[in-house]
Amino acid sequence: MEAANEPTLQDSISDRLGYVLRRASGVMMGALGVALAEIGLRPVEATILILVGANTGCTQSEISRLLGIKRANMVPLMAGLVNKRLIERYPVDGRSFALSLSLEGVAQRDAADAIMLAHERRFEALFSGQDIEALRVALARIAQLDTAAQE
Amino acid sequence: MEAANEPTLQDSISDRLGYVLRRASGVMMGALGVALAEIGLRPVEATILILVGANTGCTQSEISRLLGIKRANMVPLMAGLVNKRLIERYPVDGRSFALSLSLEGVAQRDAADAIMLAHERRFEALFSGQDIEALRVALARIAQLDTAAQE
DNA sequence: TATTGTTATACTCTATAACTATA
DNA sequence: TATAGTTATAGAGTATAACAATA
Repeated sequence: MEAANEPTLQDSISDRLGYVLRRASGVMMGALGVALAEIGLRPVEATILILVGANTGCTQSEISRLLGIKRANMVPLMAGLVNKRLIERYPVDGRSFALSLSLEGVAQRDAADAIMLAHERRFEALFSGQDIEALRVALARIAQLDTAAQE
Repeated sequence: MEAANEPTLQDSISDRLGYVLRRASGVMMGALGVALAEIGLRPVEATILILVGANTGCTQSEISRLLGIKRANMVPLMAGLVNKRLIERYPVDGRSFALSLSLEGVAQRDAADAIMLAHERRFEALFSGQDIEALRVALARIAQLDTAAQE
């Protein structure tokens, strides 16, 4: 391919907040997916391991609500982690289960956490400490606007 | 439901940049989707209309590359817009088409643009002018890390 | 009556492989 | 040999409706 053969399009969209937000999210999630694939986890699975580890005895409905994932969609996710022997379930009452990490689950959680921390660091390196904090605050403020009633 | 009946989970995840980025993106895209649904467009369709309007005569492969959408996935998107008589196609050589907005396409583009602008304004209102500019710059810097080779 | 976990299902978005016809 | 448009297909992610068992 010759250089500069392609007439560059006028990019009248990438100055829009919603668009760069979506693209940035995709870039970061994509990179995290690649990094976590090395230990056989997807981002959502790593997130669940971290939350169960920090909330031993919680239920999968509680995890669902916190992550904004529908109960119905959590079923195969949790079943997969139980199947991989990373999470254990014990009945607390007749309809729900207390979740906890298995020994292997703790190890996988720690590995995932290290990968995710390194991943964050690589992106944070693009900014000053002050800027990264401002970015975090700004994004959290937008995220908290989530008005979606959970079903 | 009684208040404070639910034991609040320890949220050890929403301080992570990748996570809040993903959630913020979802919130903003969700709201945009609702707003654009009133004129029967999805965000990606509105984006394509805007880009074709700003680049009369471009091809759908060029739009694909700019938006990071695979050529194969652009086919039904563009077909839908042509079907709705919003975009017109004229052959430029034996294998590609020059795209342009129809009269109705221009009207829809203008309507979409107004909705998207109002949408941006509502989110920008959460921040100072200085902060919003910093946010835009930060997100653009992350988005530009996109190393994904287009197939 | 409301909630938990579940099944089934559908729709969107994304990804790959392969084909054709053209350049 | 590379590119434009296309088809078919598969995998995620997400949405709703409905059900049984339980609170």
